[in-house]
Amino acid sequence: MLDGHKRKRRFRDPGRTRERLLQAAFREVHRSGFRSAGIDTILAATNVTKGALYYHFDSKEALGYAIVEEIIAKLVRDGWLRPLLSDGQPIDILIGIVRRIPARPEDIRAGCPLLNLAQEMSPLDEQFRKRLERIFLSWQEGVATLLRKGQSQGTVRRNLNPDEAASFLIAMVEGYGSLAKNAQDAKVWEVGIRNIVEWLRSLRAPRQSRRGGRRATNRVQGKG
Amino acid sequence: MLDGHKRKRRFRDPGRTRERLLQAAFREVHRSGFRSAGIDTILAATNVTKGALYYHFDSKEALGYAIVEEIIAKLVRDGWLRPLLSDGQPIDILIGIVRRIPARPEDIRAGCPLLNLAQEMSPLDEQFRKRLERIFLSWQEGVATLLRKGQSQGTVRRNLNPDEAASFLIAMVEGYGSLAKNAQDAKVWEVGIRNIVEWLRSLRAPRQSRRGGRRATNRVQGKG
DNA sequence: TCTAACATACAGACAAGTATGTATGTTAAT
DNA sequence: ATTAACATACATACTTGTCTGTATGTTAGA
Repeated sequence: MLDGHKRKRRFRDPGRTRERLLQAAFREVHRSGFRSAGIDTILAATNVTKGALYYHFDSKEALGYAIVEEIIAKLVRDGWLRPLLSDGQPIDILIGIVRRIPARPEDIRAGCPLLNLAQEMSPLDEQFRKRLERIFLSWQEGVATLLRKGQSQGTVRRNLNPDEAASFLIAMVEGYGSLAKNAQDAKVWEVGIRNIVEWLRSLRAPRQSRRGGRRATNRVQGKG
Repeated sequence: MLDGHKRKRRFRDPGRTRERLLQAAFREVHRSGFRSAGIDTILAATNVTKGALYYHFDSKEALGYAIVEEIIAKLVRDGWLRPLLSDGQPIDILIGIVRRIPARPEDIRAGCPLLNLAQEMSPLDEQFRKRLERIFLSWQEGVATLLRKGQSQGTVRRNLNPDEAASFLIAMVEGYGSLAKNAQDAKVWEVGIRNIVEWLRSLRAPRQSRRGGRRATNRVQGKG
């Protein structure tokens, strides 16, 4: 135990202070948006003072960029990119991921942190935009790669463009997220998930072209 | 010409002043978001003074509500609800509407005014939320009604839920709009429209169940 | 028709609060 | 003992909204 990571809960633990500031800032930004997020609110939530915050972050913008790169990027990695590498059929993996998206009332109300920041800041701040776009691209690329894998395995239709299908999926997830957020109603989200899942099923290759036989509960492409 | 509506372009024209304020406020809110929209910016854009603005609107919130009810609601009426009543096959009508959504660079950059306000204000201000929800509901209801008409005419698949399909369409439109806004790239939007149109085509009833014969350019449901 | 009385539609300075960021002092750790 | 890691007080800018004043329009009465 060479590093003093938590050997006694020291008075000064700059790494921890920084992390607590980041987490509190993320929550505040998630609730109020970046521009309306108050520095004082973050300080009150952490019992950290302004001097300490501005010691760790040069400005409010720098704090915002850190939220994107360290917290939101991690959410996408943990919620999507890593699960995308699971074992199993690509479509099943995607359905599992989509179904596991958090849907507690507070998540619905506040909306997707990534989309919220993108909506608010992308037209106003190119630095924000670039960082957010990187995350969107990694998300899309991850899904597209899995779909390509499914195509080469024969479980995903070959007549679809993996990049566009990935983008389609992301647009739907974020679109339904927005509708549910505005309705402030988790049911809107649940219905959305059902329809996204149905669409994902429609991406399966028809039975005869598959290698492993699989019972065809494949519903029609439209909607139930 | 009993009313003095425009008999000489008077110095005082309260109706026009109010309308100019509304339009300028809409543009400023569209660009900057509601909370970051500056009253002074609106005043500078219109050469109207603060006293005049607060004569016509009780508060900044009241101005925001008026933007929703008078401007954004009208955009949805003109861009969707009225066109939905056109002659022709429902799916064709929807495709036409979707294709006619403005896609100039400035529209892409700023994003959909309805979604922007909903994203920003719905979790924070119930009065905003309710007004915006009314618009979303009228939008969804209009699309659903047209789909039902198509079902009874036999041009739209009967195994779909019109309300959910309408919601699906709206989620896609707004989702792609968000992605394009974040990418600041009209191409993202164009690709989105292509995919939305393909999905809309997949809602057509199969040929044999239709009344009027129509050449079947119906592509597969997935993606090109 | 002329005018007194009043209402409407503004103008512009100012108040009050809130925001971020800085300057400087203090304490803990190496 | 030096410096990193804070604490505190304050400067500065910007926000919405109010307040008083004024010019114009409208109406009622003689």
